[in-house]
Amino acid sequence: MNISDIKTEQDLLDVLKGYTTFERAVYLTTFKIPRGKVSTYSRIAKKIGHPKAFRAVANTLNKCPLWPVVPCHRVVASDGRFTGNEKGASHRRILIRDEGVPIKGGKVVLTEDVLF
DNA sequence: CCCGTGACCGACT
DNA sequence: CAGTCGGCCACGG
Repeated sequence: MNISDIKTEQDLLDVLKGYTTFERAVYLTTFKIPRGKVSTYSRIAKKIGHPKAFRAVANTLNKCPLWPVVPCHRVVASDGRFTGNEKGASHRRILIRDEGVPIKGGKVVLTEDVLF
């Protein structure tokens, strides 16, 4: 199955076979983030039942082998910053802005209505 | 099994 | 407000 054919969560799970349960949980949760919204490494960690594994979540999203099926660009730091190297960060910032998420001072304005 | 590696986080100075 | 610092943890070598 091609990555571009992934439509449902089940499709994603099939493609994710062979991955770690932790990685599957991270990608599956990220997959659910709707356009126009964002989440943070910390929030994802809580959602998958590993509230203190936010750092490991970042490592996993950094790989992001299934982009753009899995919208890894919608996950930012807890203060709204786009982390990582300048190139990737600025790229994600463009995408997020195009999706209609408010950005101020180069950071996402993290309000309840924009957080997933 | 130990160790280095981060797209981290929150507290503290 | 800008740095620093200690704690955190899955993963691969």
